[in-house]
Amino acid sequence: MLTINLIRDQSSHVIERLRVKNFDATEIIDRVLELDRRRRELQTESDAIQARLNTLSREIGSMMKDGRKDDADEARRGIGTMKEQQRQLAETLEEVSSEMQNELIRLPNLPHELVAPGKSADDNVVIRSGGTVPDLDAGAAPHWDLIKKYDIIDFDLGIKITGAGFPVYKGQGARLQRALINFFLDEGGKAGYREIEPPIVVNEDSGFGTGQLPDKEGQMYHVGIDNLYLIPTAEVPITNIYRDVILDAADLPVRNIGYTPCFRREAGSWGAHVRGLNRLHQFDKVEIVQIAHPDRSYEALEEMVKHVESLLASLELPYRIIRLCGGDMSFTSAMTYDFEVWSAAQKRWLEVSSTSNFEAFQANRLKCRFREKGAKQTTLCHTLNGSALALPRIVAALLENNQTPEGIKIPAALVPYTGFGMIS
RNA sequence: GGAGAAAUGGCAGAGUGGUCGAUUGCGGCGGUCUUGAAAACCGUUGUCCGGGCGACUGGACCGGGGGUUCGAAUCCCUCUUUCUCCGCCA
Repeated sequence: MLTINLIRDQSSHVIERLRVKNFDATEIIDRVLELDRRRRELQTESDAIQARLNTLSREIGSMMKDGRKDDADEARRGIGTMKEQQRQLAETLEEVSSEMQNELIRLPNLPHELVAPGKSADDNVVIRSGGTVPDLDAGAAPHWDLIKKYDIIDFDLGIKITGAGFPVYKGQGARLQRALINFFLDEGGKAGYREIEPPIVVNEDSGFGTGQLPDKEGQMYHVGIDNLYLIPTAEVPITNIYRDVILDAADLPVRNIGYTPCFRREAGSWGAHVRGLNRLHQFDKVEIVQIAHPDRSYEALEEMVKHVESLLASLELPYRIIRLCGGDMSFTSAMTYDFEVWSAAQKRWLEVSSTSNFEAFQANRLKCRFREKGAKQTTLCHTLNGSALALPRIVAALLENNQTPEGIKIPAALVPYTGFGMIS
């Protein structure tokens, strides 16, 4: 959520920046400004009446103490109408405020200056790439065939136990999952991230804090009986650690990392290109989250990008890093880098990480602030997060790219974690 | 799941209807003293929303929400959480 101050002070700048996201904010901002004006008027008026009531109450108090009961009764006269007036003002104020809030929530985050305008993924910018695209034989198999051949991931079993999109990992397949999770967590630890194991169901406040609620409610699994949500990403619980928190500037940046399963209903998004591991209802992901000083959040983003890149390099996967254009970015992001790995049999790029700076947009909802040493004022932090990494598509690429007649070769960096060098 | 008790500022802990945003202690910050530090002493110390160029000033907040009252941290209702006892349990 953008801050009202920003909109009040720089409305034309906001409108201009949002055009990069193909978003016409003029109408919403007009309404917000009008509601903001009314809100402040109403509050001034309501505060004044409340101040009079408070004074009267105090006076009545001292009259009672002095035993001047008649004076007190006299003073009480007319309070009823004032209270009624005050009640109505407060009610209107509440309506106007929540209406303003509702408008404010519809505005996406402003994209950073470097973000290119654009309509779709076609306008994204490839920043750099690495690794070598393997030269496979004509008969190279897609991962959905390989997992059957080696009996390491079982979709049918998942359908039996739960439903489509809930695979069962078996034997070396399960070991590979655990190896990747541990590898990613260990690398994060070396890079200075503190490991967190958060709850994987969250309450409404948390869902709202990171922006999944109210808009994307249908994308999360909801545990109705307890009104809790299965997390779509570890970002939700880990970032919500800092909800309603005031940090010291000296504590920034805060670096956290966590592994969790992630649950996504992905309602209505099934079709071509989602075979096998490409899209699941439950998958494993290691997430990195930073809370940064506003002046240094883009350094933090760079650092995260380098970290994710180093993981892909260690896994010896061909990858490319893309900076999303305005039209392809998420609602909440100010700048996003997507990481894609080449899937040799599918012959396409698969997104395995999305790493973003949300600047103060998320922090404003979360009320995540910091204070400079000695300062009285608090300032909103910047929040960032990125996948480091999401497992299924990494596994898909590893299987496809590393297939040999003898089996599937495990990259050297991972062998200490798997305990085997070949899936066969 | 059943019965009881509780929730107050960074922490501890007073406060059961009238200048209580809240006594006090610890911690934090600033100062005096000191070569420096400690101790001692003095001062200061929450968040949010308004008004004002500013000095300053109005309002809200004592777990959340609602109610009673001229007036609520204090009384009532409700929800949540914590603790104790019982039951169940990895």
